Amino acid sequence: MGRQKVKLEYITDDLKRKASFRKRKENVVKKTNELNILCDVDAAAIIYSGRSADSNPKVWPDDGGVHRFLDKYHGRSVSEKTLNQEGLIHQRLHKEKEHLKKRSNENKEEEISQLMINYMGRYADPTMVSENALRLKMLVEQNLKEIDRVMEASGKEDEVPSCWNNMEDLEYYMGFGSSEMPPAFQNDNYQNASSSINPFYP
Amino acid sequence: MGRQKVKLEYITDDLKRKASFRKRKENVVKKTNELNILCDVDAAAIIYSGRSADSNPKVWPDDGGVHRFLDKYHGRSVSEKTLNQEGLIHQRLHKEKEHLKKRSNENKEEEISQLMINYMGRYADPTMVSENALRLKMLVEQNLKEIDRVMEASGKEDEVPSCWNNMEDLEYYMGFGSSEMPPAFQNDNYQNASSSINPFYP
DNA sequence: TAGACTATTATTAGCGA
DNA sequence: GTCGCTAATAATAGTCT
Repeated sequence: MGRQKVKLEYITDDLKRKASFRKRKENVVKKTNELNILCDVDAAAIIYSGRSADSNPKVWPDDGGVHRFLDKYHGRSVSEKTLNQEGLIHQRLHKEKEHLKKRSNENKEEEISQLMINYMGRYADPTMVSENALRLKMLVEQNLKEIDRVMEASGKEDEVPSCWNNMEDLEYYMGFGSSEMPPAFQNDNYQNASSSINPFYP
Repeated sequence: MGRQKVKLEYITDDLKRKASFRKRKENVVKKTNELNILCDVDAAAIIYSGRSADSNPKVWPDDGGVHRFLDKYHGRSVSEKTLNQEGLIHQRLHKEKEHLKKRSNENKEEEISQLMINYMGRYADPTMVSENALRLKMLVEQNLKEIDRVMEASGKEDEVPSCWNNMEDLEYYMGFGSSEMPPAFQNDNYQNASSSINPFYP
């Protein structure tokens, strides 16, 4: 794939190996990303930078995403061995949810209606409905505020909305049955941001 | 990289997407392997096989190897793994935006409202129906409007916030965090009406 | 659904600045 | 150690089977 074909073996030449690594590393991540976007699958890549002083691994998606991903992976391996009934049901529901997502393709509106319907169906007691609807509303509104803030501050090119990671962490926290606290929540830097955005934050 | 160049966005065509996934999945793993051998670095790839019945992830190296790898990754402190992934996050944001665009073209708000009202009319206390339906309708509309506003106010291509993640988070919170079947879904009448949108539908 | 086959596009090895 | 370049190899979208 270059001026010459190279054999699939360790590149002894230091400069050549490092150059090759630099180029290939980027493309592994790129390909992983493409796979994720084109086919909408969960995919992760983790690459350690070899033996050099630079010990930071290159990962995709971002660090928080990879952590959730890995826990998911760990979770599946565990669940294959020790599945209780609850776990099975939860797994099945999750799978069906994902399946439905694909079927209804871009119709997030449908998902919302499902959400609403699920929610209403779950709490037949009208008193419960309004109380929980209020909490729901609060969550949406708080995040909308965060979005406003981000959009207004978005003069900077590469700024990533802080709500993104936090909400992913929230999803992790609420959705995946791990007893562990999400990594981001263990980081002091996230404490304030998380609690201000997430009304469910413990 | 084929007969035509394809845009980096979700492939809606089912056959095309699956074919692309089959081919690309193999090559992501292949590239990971090449990187490992050529440059002698630790690298791992984990790819879930989409939403199909096959829930086993494709991994490289083998399952045990990935687990050892993941332990290593987990072992490192968060600060060591600080990463610079703006470009890729941008791509994800862009994907979100594309989805939002498509959805906003479809004008399903009214349909959703009607759906909710119809559904609740059958299962909730009649006196509570209109009030709660209205509340939910408002919430949906508010969110849709907010997205429109944000998208129009922002000339920037990739700065769409992930507010829709709220809905996923809520979905977890409300519908999938527990193994309980919502009461309403145990009713036979629900099955026919909602099989197309009901994630719990078998 | 999964191969085999290309025409194209994408990656990259080697090299020079 | 990086960057840009380009010839050469590799991946793959579309197609047919």
